[in-house]
Amino acid sequence: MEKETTESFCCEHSPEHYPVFKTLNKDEFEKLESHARIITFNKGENLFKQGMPASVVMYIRSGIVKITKEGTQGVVNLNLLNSCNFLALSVLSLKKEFPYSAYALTKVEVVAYDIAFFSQTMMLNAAFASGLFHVMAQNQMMLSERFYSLCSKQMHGRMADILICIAKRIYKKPSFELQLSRQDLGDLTGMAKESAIRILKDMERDGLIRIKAKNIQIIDFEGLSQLSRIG
Amino acid sequence: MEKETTESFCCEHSPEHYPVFKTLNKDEFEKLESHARIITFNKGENLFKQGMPASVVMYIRSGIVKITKEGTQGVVNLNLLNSCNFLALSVLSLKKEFPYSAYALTKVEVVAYDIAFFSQTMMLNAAFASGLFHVMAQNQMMLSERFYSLCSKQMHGRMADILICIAKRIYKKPSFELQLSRQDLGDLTGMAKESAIRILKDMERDGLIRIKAKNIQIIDFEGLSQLSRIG
DNA sequence: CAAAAAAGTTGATATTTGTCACCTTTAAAA
DNA sequence: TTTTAAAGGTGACAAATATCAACTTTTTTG
Repeated sequence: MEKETTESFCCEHSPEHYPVFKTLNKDEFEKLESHARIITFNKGENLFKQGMPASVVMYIRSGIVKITKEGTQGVVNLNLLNSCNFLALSVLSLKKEFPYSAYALTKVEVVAYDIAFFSQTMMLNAAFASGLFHVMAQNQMMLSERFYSLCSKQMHGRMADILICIAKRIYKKPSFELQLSRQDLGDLTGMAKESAIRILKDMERDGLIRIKAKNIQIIDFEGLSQLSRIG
Repeated sequence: MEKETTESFCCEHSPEHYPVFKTLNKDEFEKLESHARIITFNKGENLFKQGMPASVVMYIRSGIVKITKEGTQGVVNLNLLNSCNFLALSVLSLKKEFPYSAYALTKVEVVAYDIAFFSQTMMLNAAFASGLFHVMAQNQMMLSERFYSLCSKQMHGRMADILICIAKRIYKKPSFELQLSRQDLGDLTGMAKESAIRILKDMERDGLIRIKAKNIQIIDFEGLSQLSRIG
C-alpha cells in the first residue's frame, strides 16, 4: 500500500471522529498496512454477510455503507456509515463471525485489515486500543440514539430523525441525492415502504422537504427538528 | 478497599464475560482500586441520571440495574444489567455526561472508578484497554440484538425475547422473582403496560409461563423460543 | 429500441396496538 | 388497623400502521 494512504485517514469529512490511526507510529502503521488490502465494491454489492466467518475488520475510505441485521423476522437496517468509520469492529472480540451484513450504497472503497494482526497491534499499543475503544463508544452512542428514535417515536418523527441524520452525518448538506430506495428508508425507520412513501409526501406537502425522484432536499430544517421532537 | 474485593471480580455468574481486571498486575490493580469507592444503592434509587456530568465509571458487583434513555418522547428501557457488568463505559470517551440513567431494581453494590485515573490506566496497559474494548463489543452486540427484537417483532415475540433474556442472562434460572413492574416490562418491550399485562396473561393461558404476582416462572422454554422466532 | 423487471404510488381495508375509563388487588403510610 | 396510594387488570374504543391489490413510472436488459 502506498504512502499517500495515510492522508485519507485524516477525516476531513468526520471531524468528530477520533483520529485513531494517529496513535500508531510510522513503523506500527506501516506494518499494519502491510497486513491490509484495499478493496473496492460497486454500488449494490455486499461487503460481507451476517454469519460469515470473519477474517478481516474494515475501514471505510470512501462511499456509503448500509448495515443490516437479519433474523427470523426479516431485515432491519441498523445504520448507515460513511468514510472514516470502521465496520465489524466487534469481530475483534471473541466471536469470529460478522454480526451483521454490509451493503455498498455507492461505490465503496475499504481497507481490510487482517484480524489477527490488528488484534496484535491493539495488544501492543495502549493508545491505539484506547482509540478503538472510543470509536466503539461512539458507535454505541449512535446505536442507542437510533434505538430511542425507533422505540419511542411514531412514523413522522422517525422519518424526520433519519433525514436529519442522513443530511448531517452522511452527506453534510441539506440537499442530497439519496442512494436509498423507499424500501430501505422504510427499513431504516421501521415502517412499510408504503408508509415511508406517504410520510415523505406529507413532508413535501407541509413544505419541509422537496422530492424529485431520488433527490431529497431539506427545505425547513427547523421544521423537521420540530417533527423529530414531537415524535 | 480491602484485598478480598479481587475475588468478586471473578464472574462466576457471568462466565461469558471477558475477565478484564485480570489484565492488570497487582500494582496496577491496587492503584486503580485506590481511586475507587464502593457504593451501595437501595432498591428504587437511581445510580445516576442522564445528562449529569460524569466523574466516575461504574462496575456492578451485585444487584440488578435498569438502564433507561430519556428524551422528548419519554422513557425507553435500553437494557438490564447485573453483576460483573460495567455502567457508563462510554463516558470514558470524549463526552463527559452520562448518556443514560441507571436505576437499582434490587439492592445494588457498585465500584465507582475515577474517570481520569481509569482512562490513564487504559493508556498505560494495552491488554486492559483491549479488554474494555471487548466488553464494549459485547455490550454493542446485546444492544443490537434488542434493537432487532424491538424493531422487527410484534408484542408476543418481544415479550418472549425479554423473558428469555431475563431468565438466561439475569437470573440464570427459569423461575424468578421479577423485580420489574408491568410498566417496566412494557417499557423494555416497547408497549403500553396494559398490553404487557394482556400478553403475559396470554402466555399464561397458553401454558408457557406461570404468574403469581411478581413471581414469573417459565414452564415451556421451547414454546417461548418458538414465539420469539415467529415474532 | 422493445420488453421485462424493479421501484414508486395510491386507495381501501385489516390488524395491531395504544388510550381511556374504571375496577380490583396489593402495598405503604398514618 | 384503617386509610391511602400504587400497581395490576379489563373492556370498549380510537389511532397508528401494515397489508393488499391495483396501477404508473423508472430502470435494466436482451
